[in-house]
Parts: sequence; structure tokens; C-alpha cells
Amino acid sequence: MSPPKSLSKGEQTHERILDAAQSIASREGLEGLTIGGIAERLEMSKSGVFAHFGSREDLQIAVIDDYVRKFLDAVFFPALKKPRGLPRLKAMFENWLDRIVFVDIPNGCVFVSGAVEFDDKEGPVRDRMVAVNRAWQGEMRQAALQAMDVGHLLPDTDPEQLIFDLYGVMLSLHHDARLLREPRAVERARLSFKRTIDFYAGTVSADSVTGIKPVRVAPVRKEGKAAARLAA
Amino acid sequence: MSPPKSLSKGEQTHERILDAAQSIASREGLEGLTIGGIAERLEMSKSGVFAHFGSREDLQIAVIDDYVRKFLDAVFFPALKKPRGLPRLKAMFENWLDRIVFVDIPNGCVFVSGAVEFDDKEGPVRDRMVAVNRAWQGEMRQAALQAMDVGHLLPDTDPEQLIFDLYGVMLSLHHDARLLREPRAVERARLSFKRTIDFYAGTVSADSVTGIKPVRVAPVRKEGKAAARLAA
DNA sequence: TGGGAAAAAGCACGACCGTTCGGTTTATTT
DNA sequence: AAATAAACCGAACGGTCGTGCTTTTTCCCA
Repeated sequence: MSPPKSLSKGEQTHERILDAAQSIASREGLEGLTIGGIAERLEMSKSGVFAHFGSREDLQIAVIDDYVRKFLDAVFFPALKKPRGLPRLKAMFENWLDRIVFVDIPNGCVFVSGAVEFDDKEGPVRDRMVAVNRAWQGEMRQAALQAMDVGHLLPDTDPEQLIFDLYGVMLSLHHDARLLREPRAVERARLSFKRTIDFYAGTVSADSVTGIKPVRVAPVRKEGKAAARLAA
Repeated sequence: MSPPKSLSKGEQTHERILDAAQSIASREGLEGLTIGGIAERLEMSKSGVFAHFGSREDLQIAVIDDYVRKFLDAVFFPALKKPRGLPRLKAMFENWLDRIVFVDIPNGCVFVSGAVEFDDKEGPVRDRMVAVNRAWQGEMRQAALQAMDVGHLLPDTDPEQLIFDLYGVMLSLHHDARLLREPRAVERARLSFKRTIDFYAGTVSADSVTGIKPVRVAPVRKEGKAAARLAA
């Protein structure tokens, strides 16, 4: 599209600020993003940072947009090279899963933290958050409908239910991997992902109930023991 | 257990503070919980509030514990009255779902917001968050194992995979209902919940692919339209 | 009803927040 | 090289934050 024109000093700094903001926001959340924090990391003054964005809110929105841009570049657009139907739909979710594993789990995901931080706060940041979410879900829906049209998914599939299920897999992965630091979370997510697709494709395999590593060393204990201890 | 002894003034205030903290934390998150905010709501001084807890961190942990206590009272302990196996397992998740619908969606869920807020912050609050989470997952695991033992779930079920899947349903419900304000999120969650149980129970019904309200008014558009607009 | 203990208030502190503004330095153009 | 514009800095403002100290009020019991 646009030629690789040389960036002016201001544009360069603008990008450096956005990168730093992205890095901080992924770890501390959009609410933990502070002008002073960015200034310190970039070794420049607060006012210098501030001048590049009209307000903190605009900065937060810029971070969201930047995150979405990178997300789509890594997850969505590459999948468009695949043929319509299940190949493309699978590519979208495999790219998404890879992105979570290699980017979001180590650094934090703005989609997840932002959704929780702003689900109760009215304002432009929340509005942006909702908009990008709906846009992404719209693309998934589109891909699912195409897969139904070409007969790769069962004709009575509810595409939004499919998206609901898969979004849950991603959220559960994020939760288990980041809060609980469960190393097998990625395997579990891949399995749930496959099962969900298989279910809507009507290709559920017989042995698919078994999870990963069916080692069962169940420490038998009375129910409610840990719970009772916590409730004390 | 303990007789309904009359609470001293201090204990009363302690409870009022905890209630207010609970209410604020559910809306603003544990990080948005401030001493001043509680003091204002209770019409007392900051120092008066502060004196009841040694620190803000202790207050946050107290809120977590209080939340867990109420959660278990509403979700877990009532389910213990059901017979072991699928009835009890189903009761646990139905209680959980009801709790999300009637409490967490209107007010916010400390489990969800706390998990996201503290997944990258080391410290006692995070540790507590992890502990209560593992305890709850342990109870679910216990119930799933019992259901396997009595033959209500397929013998090669991976109980932790089952929990992973169901946790995802709850997270997706929380996301869609609170951020996107999707009114059909609850129906979707109930459907996913049923399907997941049926899958591990080996009782998948034939028509279970269809989602809720299979109205398909798909606005045909070129893929990547909304995404391209956002990425611009 | 008095007196000791518990509870709450009052006040101040240092730190950090987003934001504003005037002035200085640096980059870009003519 | 001069002129103009963009970029950046430093200081300060009004707030809010958690947290100590000291004082006053309130409770509770003998």
C-alpha cells in the first residue's frame, strides 16, 4: 500500500510510546497503564509522552487498536489464504491458539484484561473494546457460515454457539495458564478445540472422551475438606 | 455451630466494611477497591475503616475469603445433599450457573476479575486467589471422580478436562453477558453446559448440534470488511 | 454511675496520578 | 543559514492513594 517512507522524529517517538504502552498494558492492564510509567521506561518526561496523545483515554484506545491490528495480522489475515470452509476456520483458531500460547500467555492479553476491566465502566474505552470484539466475532461467524455453506459443518449448526464455545476454550486456557500456571493447559485447550470443531462437523471420534495423560492417581478424601477449610 | 451471639460494635462495623468492600470490589475489581471509597460509602473516616484491617492487602484477601464463603454456601454445600454421581455434579454446575446469572452478571465476579488482575502480580493476594481456585477445582474433580466411579460418566473420562471445558463455559458466559451484554448468553451457556455433560456421560443426543433459535439471517458480506476497517 | 477499653475520628506524610503551561531544544523546510 | 514548526522538558496544580500517629468519642461492664 504505502511506500516505506521514512518516519519523522515525532512519528518514531509515537511508535516507541505505543510499544512501551503495549508492553505495560499487557502486564498491568489498561487501567494499570500510566503516563509516568511510560515516561520512565522511555527516559523522557511525562509531558513529552502526554503530548503525543490528547489524554490517557485516547492512549488506552490507541493501545487497543494497536493490539487488534497485530492480532488480525497474526491470526485472521493469514487464514484468508486457506480455502473457505473448515480449512480456513481451523486456521483461524489454530493461529489464535498459537498467538495465545506464544504472546498472550507470556505477556498478558489486552482482550481478556480489558474485557474484565471495562465491562462495568461506561465510556469510549469500553465502547472500543466492545466494537473490536464484535468485529472479531463477526469474522468468525462469517467463516463458520461459509463452512456450513460448503458442507464442512452440519447444516443446522448455530455459528454463534460455536463461537461461544471456542471463546470459552480460549478464556479457560488463559485462566489456567496464567493464574494457575498449569503447564498442561495448552494441551487441554487443543483437545477442547478439536472436539468442538468435530462436534459441529459431525466427525466426533469414538475415543475422544479420554483426556490427555489418563493417569489417575486420585487422592481419595472426603468431599468438602478443602472447601470447609477455606470457608472457616 | 456457633450460637447467634450478639455482635459487638466493632464486629458489626467489621461486617459492614466487608459488605461494602464486597460490593465495590465486584464492580471495580480488587485493585479498584480503596479505603477512601469504603469510608465514603459508610460515611466514616478513612482511618476508621483502615483500623479494622491491617492493610489494604489484608482487606483484599478478606474480600476474597468472604466471596468464597458465600460462593460455597450457594453453590457447593447445597449440592452435597444430592446423591453422588451425576445428580450431584449437575447440581454443582447448575447452582454455579444460577449464581453467575443472578449475582455475578449483575454485580461482577471476584473470581474472574481477580484472576485477571493478579495473574501477573506476585504476592499474598495472588496466592490466595490461586488457593481458592484450586480448592474449588478440587471439589469439582472429586465430584467428577465419584460420577465416574458410579458409572454416570464414561470410565475413561479425564475429570480435569471436564473441568477445563466447564470453566470455559462460565468464563464465556461472563464475557458475553457483561462486556457484550448479549441477552442470549445465558441460554448459550446452559446449552454448552448440557452438551459438555452429555459428552462425558456418553449420552449425546442426535439433534444437539442446533443452537438456540436457529434463525439464520446472515448478512452476506465480504470477509475481512469489519476487520479491515479496524486495522486501518 | 464511673472508669477502663475499644472504636472512630482527625490530621499529616509522602508518593503517585493526569493534566496544564511556558519555555527550551531539536528537527524540518525554505 | 535563517525561519518556522515540531518535539520535548520542568515545574506545578489539584486530587487520591495507603498508612502512620494522636486525640476524642463511644461503648461496655463492674
